[in-house]
Amino acid sequence: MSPQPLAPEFDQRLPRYHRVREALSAEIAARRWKPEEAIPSEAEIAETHQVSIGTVRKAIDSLVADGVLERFQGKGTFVRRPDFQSSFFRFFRFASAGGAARVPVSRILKREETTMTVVVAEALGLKAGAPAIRFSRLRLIEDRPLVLEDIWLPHDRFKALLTIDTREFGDLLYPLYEQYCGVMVASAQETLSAEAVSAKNARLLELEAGEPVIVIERVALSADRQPLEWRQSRGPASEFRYQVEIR
Amino acid sequence: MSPQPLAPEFDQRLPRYHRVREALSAEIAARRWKPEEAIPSEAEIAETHQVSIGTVRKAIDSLVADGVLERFQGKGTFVRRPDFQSSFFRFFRFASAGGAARVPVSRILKREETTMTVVVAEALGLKAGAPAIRFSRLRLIEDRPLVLEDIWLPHDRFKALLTIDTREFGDLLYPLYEQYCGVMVASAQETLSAEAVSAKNARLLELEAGEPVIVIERVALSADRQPLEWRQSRGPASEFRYQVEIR
DNA sequence: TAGTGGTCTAGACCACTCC
DNA sequence: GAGTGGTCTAGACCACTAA
Repeated sequence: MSPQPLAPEFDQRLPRYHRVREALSAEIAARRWKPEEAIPSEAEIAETHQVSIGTVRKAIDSLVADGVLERFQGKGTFVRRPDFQSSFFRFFRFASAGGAARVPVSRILKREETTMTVVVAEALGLKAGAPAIRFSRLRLIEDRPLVLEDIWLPHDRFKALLTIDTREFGDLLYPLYEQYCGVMVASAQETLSAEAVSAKNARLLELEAGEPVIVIERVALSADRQPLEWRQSRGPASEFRYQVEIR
Repeated sequence: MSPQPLAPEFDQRLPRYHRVREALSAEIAARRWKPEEAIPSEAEIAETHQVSIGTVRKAIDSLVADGVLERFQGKGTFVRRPDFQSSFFRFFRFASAGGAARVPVSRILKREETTMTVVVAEALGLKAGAPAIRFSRLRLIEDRPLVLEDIWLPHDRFKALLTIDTREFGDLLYPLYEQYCGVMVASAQETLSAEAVSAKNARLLELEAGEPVIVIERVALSADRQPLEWRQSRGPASEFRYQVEIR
């Protein structure tokens, strides 16, 4: 791959490795280098930006630490495709027989055109009442309902989704966003809490009324941290387990 | 502070910065440099270990990333005292009037000498039936019960705690461990889940029976990652909120 | 002003991958 | 063997802190 354009005018007071980082970051967000692709070699980037290789390494180091890039000795440095499957499995454990982690089966229960509520609009940086697309989705493992999702999208950016039969959506939404709406989810901010399940949700999740459920509220972001999707997921607390290291 | 002893014989195949990191780590675990103290300057460490300053910086970088050390330009590099208060407040939000985060008041409900259950013993790397000290503790904010804790300690290492009146324990346990047992908690592994509250716990937490509670299981570790304490905390799910960034 | 960490350079050699 | 990232060096100069 040929060298990227000269770095835009980032704040000159910032350290060089920081400016190089911003430049690389911008290229990735602009999809000049796509996920799974190698970026130019360290030597080439150093040449392009007129800095030493050590400085380039420091810039790349920080992008690797943030999970944006991946390095492989002898092969190159690659744009990392975020794997949200792992997020799902980090939170819910399954007493699945084989033990292998499989993508849960998804069933779209409802699709509607509506307007943003105050809460959703605020999370997405939009005005309440703005046009929206809303999905209700159930995810199952071995025919057992595991997670019930309430998904909200800005209408403009995602209207292409209204043209597809929901029975052909498949089990994952983010690949659809990419394919039909040209939108790539790069990261997400999640908030965990818990509540007693409502009567309606209990029926869908096949729980007793009042049983505890975990609530995960997610805002999915693009590479340049624009909010794309708001989603609230609920699953039985008995299936939930999350580990953290505290320092 | 004078230079530390020559690095022990770490695996010679490991990179130098890694060996330096291990050596520094060992000094900290051995409490040769205590929390809040400055470690020797980078130049001095480079001299001691016969490596270049760049290599020392790389070793220190990784300890800083892991939260073991803190750097201050112009001042030095310091051993970080882990602040578990922040862990507590990371999980529970309080509708406290002022908004200021305060240490919750602690009330020891029970102290007993007993033997390790299978679950606790396994988490602490001990044998089931080994002698143990067990505390039951309630933590309150503004006289409202917030967290109920079940705390298990190996008897040998912590028997000094049996000599103090529990009414004089104060609101934090880890300083006591340090003062009376010469044991310092450096990190912790926590697992979150949720359940419907039991009748007994509901009474203590002033909840309705069956309301959802968050369960946090913690194994506290020393700097060299020896398990020190096992603890299970329960609090009302309504007060609970935890944020994660997914990439 | 002396001592600290923060940035940056220009090179060297090694380990690994791929052709 | 050519090209990649991984480690390591020995300097330089800057920014900040404290006496």
